[in-house]
Amino acid sequence: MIDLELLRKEPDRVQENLGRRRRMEYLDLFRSAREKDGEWRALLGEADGLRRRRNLLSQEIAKLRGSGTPSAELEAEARTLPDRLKGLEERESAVQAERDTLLRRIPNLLDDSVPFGKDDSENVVVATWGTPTNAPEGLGPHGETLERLGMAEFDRAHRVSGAGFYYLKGGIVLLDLALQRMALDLLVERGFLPVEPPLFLRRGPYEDVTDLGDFEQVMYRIDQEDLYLIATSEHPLAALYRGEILDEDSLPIRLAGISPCFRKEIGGHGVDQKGIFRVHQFQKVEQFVFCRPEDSPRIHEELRANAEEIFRRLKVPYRVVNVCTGDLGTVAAKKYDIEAWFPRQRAYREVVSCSNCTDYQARRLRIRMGKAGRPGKMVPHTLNSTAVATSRALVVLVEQYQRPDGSIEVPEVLRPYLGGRTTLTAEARP
RNA sequence: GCUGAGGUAGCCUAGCCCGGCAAGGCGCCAGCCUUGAAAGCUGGUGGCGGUCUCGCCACGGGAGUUCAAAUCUCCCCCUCAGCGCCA
Repeated sequence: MIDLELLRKEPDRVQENLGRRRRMEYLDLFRSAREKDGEWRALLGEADGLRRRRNLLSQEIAKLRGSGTPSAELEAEARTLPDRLKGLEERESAVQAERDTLLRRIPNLLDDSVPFGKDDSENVVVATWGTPTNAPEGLGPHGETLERLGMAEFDRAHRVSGAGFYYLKGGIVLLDLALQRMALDLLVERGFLPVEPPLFLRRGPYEDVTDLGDFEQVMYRIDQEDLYLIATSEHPLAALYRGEILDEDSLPIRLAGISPCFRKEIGGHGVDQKGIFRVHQFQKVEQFVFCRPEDSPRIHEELRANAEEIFRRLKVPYRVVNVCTGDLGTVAAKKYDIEAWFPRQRAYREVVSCSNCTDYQARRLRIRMGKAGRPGKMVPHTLNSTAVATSRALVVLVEQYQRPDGSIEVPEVLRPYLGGRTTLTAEARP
């Protein structure tokens, strides 16, 4: 949620920034929210006046009664107040609710360095690493490769759970765990605290960490329960300190979430439908940080560097894009995507999303920072970034590390996690 | 799932029976004192609004009774404990 103070005090700045998203809808929201706010303040003043009168009268009555003096006249006036107040209070809270609903739909302010553009085709490449290579002759889709190696069951998974689900078996499972552990170890080395979060959140907290559209588009809900399966550990990590005041001396707080992620993602599918590139469930190690406002740009670069380091250690070529205005969601002020090179697809595809949400997410969660007892609480900034999502990363590895004989080489950096194994060969057992 | 207890400021507690301006402690911040620190003393320490030495709101949430509700009545939510079940 955007800062209401800012809306009041620097409307021109807010309007200019929202304008960069080139969507009239946002400017309309901005204008309506300002209007409603003015209306609300007028109503509040009026209601406060009546409440003040009520308090005065009731004190006076108490005093008179205490001294045995009749107070019928005052009581008569006091009796007229509740009726007058009722209508006013109803309007006041209704207008406030309308204002807040509008406010919640206004996106975060964009960082100055976000490039202008209409969609993902206009994201700006800011870095590349490694040299893209093409897939060896005859390399099939990764799903078929995994099936051939006896490391995945897609048809059976689809029968029991539906499209978008999978069984992984054998070496690829060990590779999956190795990836997660390697990423986690790197983050722990760099000061992150590993966290296994709840995999379900209640609706209330969930509404504070993401935008409403996600509830229809991506989240799974538990039938008959007020519980939603998390779409990423970012969400429970962000909600961890909901409603609390963080001691500013404890910042920055660096968390490394590890969890499965569940997503409906109703929408189009790309190439390689059979497989694990786009699925309803995957494992992810996530970076999440609470920090002082002035530190967030620096930490945003830090998170990006951590994610890049993981792909460098895997020797996977990639590029980093600065996501443009038209492709940026409502919560982030700035976002980098890391796109790994997929040899068979001969394309860079998103494997990491690294966002600075500034104070937008923390304000919705009512998280503040400061010293308990000292006035002048501030809203901390939050940032999140994939470290590694193993579904996507495994696809890259299967494509890039496949040998002519069909086996898969274990990237050097992962071998210690596989007891020194250098190669994954076809599983002999069913 | 059953039974019981509970939800008051960053934390801990009193007030609830019997309605009348939310009390105290801890922590934290500032000042005084001190060579420095601790201790001690003084003040501050929820949210909103405004014509800023003012007002309103706030005791889990909502509704009701009343001139007046933390307090009385009703509904709901959440947490904890014990029991049951359980990797």
